[in-house]
Amino acid sequence: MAEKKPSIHDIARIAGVGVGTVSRVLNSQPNVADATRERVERVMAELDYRPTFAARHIRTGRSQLFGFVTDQVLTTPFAHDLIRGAQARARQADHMLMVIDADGDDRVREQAVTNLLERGVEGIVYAAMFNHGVHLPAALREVPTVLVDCYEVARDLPSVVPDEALGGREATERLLQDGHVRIAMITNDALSTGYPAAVERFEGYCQALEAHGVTFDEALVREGLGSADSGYRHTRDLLDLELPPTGFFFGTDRMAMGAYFAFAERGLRVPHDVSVVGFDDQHYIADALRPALTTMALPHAAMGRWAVEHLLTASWGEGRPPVQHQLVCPLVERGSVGPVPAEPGRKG
Amino acid sequence: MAEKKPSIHDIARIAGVGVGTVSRVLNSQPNVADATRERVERVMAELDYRPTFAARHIRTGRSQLFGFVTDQVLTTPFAHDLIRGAQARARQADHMLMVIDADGDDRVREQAVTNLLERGVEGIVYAAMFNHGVHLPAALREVPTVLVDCYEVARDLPSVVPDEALGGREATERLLQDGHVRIAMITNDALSTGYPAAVERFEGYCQALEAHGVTFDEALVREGLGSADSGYRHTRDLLDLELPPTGFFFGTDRMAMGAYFAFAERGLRVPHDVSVVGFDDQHYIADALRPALTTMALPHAAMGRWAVEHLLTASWGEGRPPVQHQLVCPLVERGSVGPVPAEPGRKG
DNA sequence: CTGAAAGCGCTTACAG
DNA sequence: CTGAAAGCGCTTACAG
Repeated sequence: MAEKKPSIHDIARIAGVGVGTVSRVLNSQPNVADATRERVERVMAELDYRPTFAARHIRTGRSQLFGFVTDQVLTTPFAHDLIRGAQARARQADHMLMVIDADGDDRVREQAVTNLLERGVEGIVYAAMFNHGVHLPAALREVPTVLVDCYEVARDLPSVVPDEALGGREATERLLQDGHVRIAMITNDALSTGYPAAVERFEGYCQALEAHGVTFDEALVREGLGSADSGYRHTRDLLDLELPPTGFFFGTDRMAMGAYFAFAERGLRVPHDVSVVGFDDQHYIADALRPALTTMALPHAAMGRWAVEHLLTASWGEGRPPVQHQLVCPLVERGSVGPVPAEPGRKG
Repeated sequence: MAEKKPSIHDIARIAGVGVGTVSRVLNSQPNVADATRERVERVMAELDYRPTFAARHIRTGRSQLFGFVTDQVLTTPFAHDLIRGAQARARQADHMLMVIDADGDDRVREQAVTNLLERGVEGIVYAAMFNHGVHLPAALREVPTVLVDCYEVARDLPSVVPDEALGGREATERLLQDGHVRIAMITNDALSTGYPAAVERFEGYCQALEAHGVTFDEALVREGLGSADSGYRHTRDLLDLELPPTGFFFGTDRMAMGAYFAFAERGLRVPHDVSVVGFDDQHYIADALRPALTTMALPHAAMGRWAVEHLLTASWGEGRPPVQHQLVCPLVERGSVGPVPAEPGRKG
């Protein structure tokens, strides 16, 4: 352990060849006699030789490194899926990921980008934890960058986000499909925020109603805050309506969870008396609820994969405007949707 | 963007100094005349110069890089806290983190370690997602390594884990403190697994009872599986006892969540009729439950921080056996524990 | 098929 | 305080 690491020169000397030859076998290049190759490989194995990547980097100018910067990660438990997807794709291309959690601190973020650039990253994926517009540091433009679950307000960088509207539409259609007509929608944030995750899921809801000839009823729409408590309160409120909804579409699984408690209080059973669809597919919640929650999955791993794929394959010169990609949110069918009850909204 | 990056030579030439001088200002070394320093800095700013870290690495032999390898991350949403804690400490020492998710695949894990070693990492933190014994690849010994939330079976590597026994004890004491005597314990896994997270939390429970002179009652102990469903079933079962428990200590928050549904079915209110303490402090669950769940927090961020601290400061020569450190699990008081009811276990 | 040499972008003694 | 030179561990033409 105290010995100095062997270098390519040590290998060359011991194997009785030039360093160029050692380099060639290291990179599995042709034009090396089998006997020579074997001899060199034997010496490398004996000395437990390991190439120093930094030296290659400096010569070839390729770091085979991507930066992965996340912001406000704390608010969601999805960071991991994102990293997993991105990393899986990067590994296929022999690249590694340098992960930095900027954690909402602008200073840290700037510093992170600087560090990444000094390390020679060949691209950066910048991931937010919910779909909204961001304004990125200028330094980021020095290297190919793609945004995940967010987009640069100027739309001058490529991005990949969930297709929120389609998700909202399919969630609503799942309810319509089982005969529900009085369907409440509780958004995951105020519509005035302009966040796609709030606004577009709501738009999808409206589209579904319209496509199925169901009249939009303002009384059934609530602007929630995403939290369980918010879901609980709005649900109580909605159940107090003269004609309460039979179907509930929540902008987050957490709100759906809160709703379960409101239903329990009223003696309402899911899905016998009321049906519910969530959004996010947070396993720990959706699987744990009784009955388990039918919900729309956010394609985090797929977004991470797409981002690295784009870094790897897109042409980064000037040209057409950067692509703003959308990925579908799959419906995850569990047990919280059933046929509309005969006597809607009352105990069955 | 097409131009070649300026190097230290370009700066030197333009500023009319030697490269050594440029290097000195780059590293804020003394022995540079103020005027010279300023001139060099001006040129660097003009050319938008950024040092190439790999060159420094190769010269100094220091990568200022730590590897962060995780295993089986999928099973928990805590990966992020771990990374955050580790990264915060690393940043203070001007180190970066290369994160690899081995995701339970041994091949990926070996490859990851090899890659990390070629990148010249100065240390590796290997994090598991629950406290258990692991058997690590030999290559890991080539560089300082510390284990987080797990330990090498041979105990030949330093590790940091939660103090499970103390956590189990304090959880139980919280219940005792409010007068509960019939306290159920539902472990988060079979005791035969030998997992500290299961075995030691249970031991803590026993210690607390004994310390308070409460007789251990086998009928109140169940070996759970960690899932919400498991919590639900065991709770129903326990409620069917002749003399049901008034206090419940669950080895996971998920099981506590399942229990809430069992309580609701029986018309039992938390904490009026029954009190419960969980383990893990999974915010998405603990905060969302009604009432919010009192639970023991796993010190993930602190473990990540400790691991990097140890990498940075421990002496890694031979010598005494590697430290096996334990960190306390803080009690997070929310609203699920109350005084023991007058008529125990019945509707109040 | 192979070796000697140059060079990537830095840092570090060594003189002055 | 400063510059010229050597060298870290590789890769890449260039000869042979």
